[in-house]
Amino acid sequence: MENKITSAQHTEMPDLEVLFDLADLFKVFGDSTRIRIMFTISDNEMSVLSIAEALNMEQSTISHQLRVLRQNKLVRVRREGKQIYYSLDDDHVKKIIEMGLDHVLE
Amino acid sequence: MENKITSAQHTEMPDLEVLFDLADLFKVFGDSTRIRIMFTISDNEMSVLSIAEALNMEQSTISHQLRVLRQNKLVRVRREGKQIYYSLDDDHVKKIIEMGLDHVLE
DNA sequence: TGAACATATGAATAAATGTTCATATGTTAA
DNA sequence: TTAACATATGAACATTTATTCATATGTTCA
Repeated sequence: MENKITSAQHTEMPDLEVLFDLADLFKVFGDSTRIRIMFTISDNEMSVLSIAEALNMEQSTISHQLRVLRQNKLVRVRREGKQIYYSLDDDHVKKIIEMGLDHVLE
Repeated sequence: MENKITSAQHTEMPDLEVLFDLADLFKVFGDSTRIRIMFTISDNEMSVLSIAEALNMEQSTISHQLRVLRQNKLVRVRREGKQIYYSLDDDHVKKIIEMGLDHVLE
């Protein structure tokens, strides 16, 4: 933080630990099932079964992957009766996906 | 593209194929060695050996990972004599990393 | 309380992935 | 051409990871 020149293209290398965290974060985005889940719940929150049906996958598979998303604070969780509703945690997540999409689609 | 309402939170689900490509792209960012390589060459282009030395890793390891970055069009390559210099392909790549950093550091 | 439903989780398995070692390919200069 | 150097690559190995099956946990309603 000692040397912050606005116009510089100089990129300070973060601590190793941060770089590991960063890689771990991207790892979460690096699975098509999780990406599909994120798109599925990007408009409205959805229950686990609804997501599984929408993607035509096993409830267990979705649940396992939702746990990964939860652990990485990428989704919000809300219980209502028997169901548990998941939604994207913030627009931050959407932005990361959009950045990636830009690169893929260009 | 037919329905672009600025305030809408509606996110069209891309084709399955695109989602796979997207996951594959993030997979590339999801490894700490590749992340470190990208940071290392984000300021100046560097030769393979220099990168290996900077990260204190085997030349072979770096070369294998550079291939992954190359295949995904994340780096530029330039040969000069015996050495081959690598640099980040565009600012796009930096932006993706920065978005991720924001999330990790918050 | 017990039945029905929704979700989470542990164990097992198959597939993907990163690193290393040995070596091939490519380049330069004598 | 040959030696020396830089980079790339194939095979092997260990590790990680996603999915499935079976079942546990938690909630509602009769």
